[in-house]
Amino acid sequence: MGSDREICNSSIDDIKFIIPVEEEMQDLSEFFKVFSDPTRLKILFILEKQELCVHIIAEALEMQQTAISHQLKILRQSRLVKYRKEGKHVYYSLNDNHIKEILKTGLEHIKE
Amino acid sequence: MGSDREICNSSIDDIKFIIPVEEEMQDLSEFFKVFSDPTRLKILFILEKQELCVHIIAEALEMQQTAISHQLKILRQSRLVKYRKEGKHVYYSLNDNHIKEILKTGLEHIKE
DNA sequence: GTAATATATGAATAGATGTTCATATATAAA
DNA sequence: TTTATATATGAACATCTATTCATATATTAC
Repeated sequence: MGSDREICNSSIDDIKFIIPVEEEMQDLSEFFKVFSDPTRLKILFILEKQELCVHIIAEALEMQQTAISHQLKILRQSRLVKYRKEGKHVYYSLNDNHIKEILKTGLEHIKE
Repeated sequence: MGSDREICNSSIDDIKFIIPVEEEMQDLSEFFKVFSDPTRLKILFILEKQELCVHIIAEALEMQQTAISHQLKILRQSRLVKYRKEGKHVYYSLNDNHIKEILKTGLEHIKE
């Protein structure tokens, strides 16, 4: 029972009950992963202002339509955006009010 | 000037001035990327409660010490954790109050 | 000094990710 | 029906990432 071993043993006993739940951490990391790509962030930021159809997003970000479509699929699957069809066009918009808050907090952090 | 082309042209003009700044989106995506890994999230959650040394974190999360050290390096570099040395041990703790807010908002989202 | 413990780090590897290309589907226009 | 436009999607590819392994450094104990 050396002194540093004592410190460490008591510590691990103390934190055993606050060890995070695996599934919750998996879900949370996947949630943040959606925000971890510049293209997806750009899409979210421009959709924050108004709903837009796919090719306008692609044109605005100067990227290929397929790249945008793939990213929109990820944003749809994580339910951060919704869409409505109107003729040939598909209009995308933000689906969740949490998003603005998350983006805002992140921006505040990096601007410090 | 077909009707749908009119719609789209006016749209792109409207959003030209709100197209996100590339560098800002890069920085922001890198910030969120740190939160996009379950191991790093677990580390942040247990450090939220108290400062801990490396091998205790590894033991608590049932992971190898080297894996934890590598992740702590990333957390250090993004200045989300700080550390102090005491003999053989290195004690890590959270460095930023924004972190708790970010984690809280994320958790609220996935629990809906 | 040597041995044991705590931590850090470079290299290797397997798996994940974003974009592009080719192409399919769907709607509208002619 | 044919043509053009808007969007979606699977496959391929290059890049990135998290972990492991081997090992280096540093401190303490003997």
